[in-house]
Amino acid sequence: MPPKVKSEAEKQKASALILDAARELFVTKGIEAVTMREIAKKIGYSPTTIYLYFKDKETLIHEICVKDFEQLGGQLSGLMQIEEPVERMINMGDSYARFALNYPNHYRMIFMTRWSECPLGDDIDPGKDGYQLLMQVVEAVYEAGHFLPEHDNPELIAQTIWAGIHGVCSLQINMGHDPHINWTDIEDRIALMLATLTRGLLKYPNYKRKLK
Amino acid sequence: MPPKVKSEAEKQKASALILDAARELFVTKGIEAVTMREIAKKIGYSPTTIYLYFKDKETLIHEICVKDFEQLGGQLSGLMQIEEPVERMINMGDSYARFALNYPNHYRMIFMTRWSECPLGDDIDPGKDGYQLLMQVVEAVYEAGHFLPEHDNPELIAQTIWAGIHGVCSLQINMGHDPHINWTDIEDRIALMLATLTRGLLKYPNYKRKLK
DNA sequence: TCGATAGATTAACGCTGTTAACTTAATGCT
DNA sequence: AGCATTAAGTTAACAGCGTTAATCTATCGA
Repeated sequence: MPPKVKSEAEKQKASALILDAARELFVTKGIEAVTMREIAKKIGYSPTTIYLYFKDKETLIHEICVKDFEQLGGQLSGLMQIEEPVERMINMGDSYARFALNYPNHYRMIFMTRWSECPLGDDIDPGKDGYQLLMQVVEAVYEAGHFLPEHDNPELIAQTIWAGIHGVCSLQINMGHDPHINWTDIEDRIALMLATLTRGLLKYPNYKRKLK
Repeated sequence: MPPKVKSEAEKQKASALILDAARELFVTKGIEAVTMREIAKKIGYSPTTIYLYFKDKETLIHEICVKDFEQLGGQLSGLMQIEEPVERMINMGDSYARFALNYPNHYRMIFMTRWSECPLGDDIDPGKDGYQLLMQVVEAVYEAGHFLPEHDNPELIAQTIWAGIHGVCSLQINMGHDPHINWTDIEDRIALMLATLTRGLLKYPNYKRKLK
């Protein structure tokens, strides 16, 4: 029962079929279940058929990453409507953390995996690039003069905020089930990190978060 | 030319030989070079000989982790002689980051890899356990009353500090070569994170680091 | 009606971690 | 001293992986 000529739309459909199967596999059964043979079995294809649509396993995974990364970007860009820059910044950190913990396997793939090449980001829609969005809001806070005067490099500030939130999330994802550590509630850890970053970076040592 | 009966010390030696070969392999050639066959070739053994000394690849790697983790612990415990608790805490964060960046492959194995079981820590000498050391110094700072009064949980504070430093280091290790991000100098990122954590957590909004 | 071709499959290669069976030299026992 | 036992190590082999090459077959254009 092999071949019938496929339209461009049908090819797209087959491609999406593979992508979704691969995504669901590692979301539900973990990254180690994502083998070419496993993906193929799931959709009733032969293992090698995947190679008609994707160069190799890495680019397949990479394409999933780009899509999910843009989903994160979409989630974050919704926050750009918050007018007060500091509140916008804090909510962005919070939203970022929520994405990481709701989709730990996605997050691990995007930010916790070493990429031999294609370092993500190249194919990302700039409007949905989470880092660019963070830069924008940090720059807004900077322009408004809310940071300590000794902090004169928005890029450095943004990277520090990113590192703080990422640290909480990645530790939770990788070691959150280690019984050797007496972990406190993850919500408390996120909240304290956000509070520490704002108090540590802003002019106002007593800044209290208003929204949410 | 096979076997001669080996004393316990000789067994230890063979075990260490395997461990060192495995460690050097992934330090120099990266984690993907660490295959049982590669390790064996390096020391002139047959691949299966390794299984006489280690149950499987995971426990072999795990044993390397424990050793290197204790090395980090030793490095950190040297700082316990600093009498002023806050300075001790800051230097501990700094020293931790230096370990992470000097031995990125070690660090990746210890803190950035998902362990199916044996979550490290079980076999660690408590005196060389980095987390315990951090807890001790955070508790000292807490007892001395240097934290903001609203922060009444030393464990939560310690985990936040850890997360902050770990975030800087793990982002650098995993994405530090991503040309898509305009990375600032890593030393600046470490310094700003330490400054932000101290200002964010301590009572004193103008605390300036003294030593080093 | 007859190639040509697109879509998919089977076979196969070299790699991996790991187990089973085998080899060989030294030891303990009688 | 001679012989079975055993410890240390090797070779062979299995199942699974990503991937490439060769093959098959139903449809399309002429």
